[in-house]
Amino acid sequence: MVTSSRRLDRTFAALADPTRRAILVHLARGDATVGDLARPFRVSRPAISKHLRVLEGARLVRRTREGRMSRCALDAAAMREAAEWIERYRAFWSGRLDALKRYVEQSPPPGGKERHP
Amino acid sequence: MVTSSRRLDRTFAALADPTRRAILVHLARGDATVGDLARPFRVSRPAISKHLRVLEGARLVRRTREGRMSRCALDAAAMREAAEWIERYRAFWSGRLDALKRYVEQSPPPGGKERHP
DNA sequence: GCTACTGGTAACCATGTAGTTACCAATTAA
DNA sequence: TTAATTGGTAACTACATGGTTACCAGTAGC
Repeated sequence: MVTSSRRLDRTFAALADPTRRAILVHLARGDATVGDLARPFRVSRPAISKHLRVLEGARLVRRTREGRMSRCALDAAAMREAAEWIERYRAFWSGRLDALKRYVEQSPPPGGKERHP
Repeated sequence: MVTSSRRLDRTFAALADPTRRAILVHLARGDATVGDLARPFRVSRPAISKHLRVLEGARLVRRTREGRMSRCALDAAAMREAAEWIERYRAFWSGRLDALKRYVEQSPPPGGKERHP
């Protein structure tokens, strides 16, 4: 598999938190400042800042400082990667077994140690 | 959004671990026992058992006891849910903004507190 | 200048998780 | 029946994470 394991780790871990998913939903409507993102939630600004750092680490969000505020925007490369990974497995139960077969054949056998996808 | 927040939490958290993703890769090739799944890795059997419990909690894997061994199989409903969630956001950057618009319109405004998707 | 505002960092706490070893339960096979 | 095999559970450790409050650094505006 081409996609890096660590990157998928970070992407899925970032998506595993409901506050972070809500932030992504918000950003899908357009860019926002940190304050904009913090307002709808009951959590403090530092908490949002931490979530944003996680989302940045997963490359799902980009932050650019503009004066005294930060503009946050979606950066979707990593999410596409995760979607592709999931899509491969959807092939399994969607009956499109040929797609899975192709993937399995270009993948190392499961006997290979510590070969984490 | 129809999909439960907790369920997505568990699904993405389950996918965030490389060992668990490797287990899913293995199971995509066919059912397996716990021993089969543990062999390729350097981790102990209890560790695999814990991973399987997480995967069961996310409803990605089903375990059925057959005699003294457990047969593990993919159960892909939750993964499809996660794929659908991601697909909504792929709509954003794939230019298919109408799909996103539809989703946003049937979704509560971001001002609504603790409305985590 | 001084003040207010936006955002980030530090230090801390509680909780969850990934891993270990040691042990137990149940089934298979000698 | 006894012994070996397969899995699961318990108890523990180490570490990451999500949250808080308190404080600091710039920038904007008076």
